[in-house]
Amino acid sequence: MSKHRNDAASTEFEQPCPVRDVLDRIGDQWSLLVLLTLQGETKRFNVLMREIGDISKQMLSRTLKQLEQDGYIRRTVYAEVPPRVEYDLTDLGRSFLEPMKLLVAWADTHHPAIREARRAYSQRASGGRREA
Amino acid sequence: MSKHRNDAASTEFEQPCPVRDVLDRIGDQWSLLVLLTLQGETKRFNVLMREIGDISKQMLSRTLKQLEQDGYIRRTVYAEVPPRVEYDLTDLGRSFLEPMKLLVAWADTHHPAIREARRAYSQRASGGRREA
DNA sequence: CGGTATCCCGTCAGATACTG
DNA sequence: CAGTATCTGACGGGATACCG
Repeated sequence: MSKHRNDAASTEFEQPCPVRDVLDRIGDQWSLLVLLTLQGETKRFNVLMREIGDISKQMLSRTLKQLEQDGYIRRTVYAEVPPRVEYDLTDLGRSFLEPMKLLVAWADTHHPAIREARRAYSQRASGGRREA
Repeated sequence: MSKHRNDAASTEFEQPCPVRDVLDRIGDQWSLLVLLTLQGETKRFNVLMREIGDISKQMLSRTLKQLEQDGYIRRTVYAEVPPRVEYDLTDLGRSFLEPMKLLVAWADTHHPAIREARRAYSQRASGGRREA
């Protein structure tokens, strides 16, 4: 999604296509998972690391910075002896999760159908291809 | 989104995480745009090319094949003199677009807020960083 | 017309090491 | 604890050329 020129008007969206601008960022490897993990609770960097499990420090750091830039989350630094940094969702972030959670639910519901479609497709491929 | 191991159980989703499995595929450069372009109308390969505008033959071909594999679209080949191939949405494809269109609408609505967040962030960066 | 095959390069993400 | 810096390999996607 990231290369489609945002500066050129595509056929159906004018100017810097908002959909791309938004989905390019959130559609990456980790953004959605981080937002989902922050739902309902403020969390520290290392807690996020542990809960997500297989994300590297670098990617978590980058992802958090981008989400903060775009206004989805807020970063709070406490000037303490061992540094403490907490992250939580902003109103924009929570707002975003509403339609997003519908999509997540759709994915959950229809995942079997997609698996089945893939199975059927590979079957068809080994047989002969239909025509109209 | 594509590298997070689907085979390992992450903290909040079990087994091959459906959300990743679905969003990894449609979260690419072109899938969503192709689905959106096919809304309400069956279209031929070259029509899609022209309407999308800046997609290459190869990427359109790949994208269509993936979408067909996953059951979002149907491909119909007419055995005619100049070959004719038409694509249209399946029920699954139309079903998918429902939550997706809510997300698209969200992006449209909140795009200004995000632009503003980015602007504010870069302002803050040049000044001094706040702490709590 | 509707593709596939090949080449090639830019970006992205992991590993590792270092810092305030 | 919470990051940043650097290096590197993998991969996505464009350009081009060819095929049924």
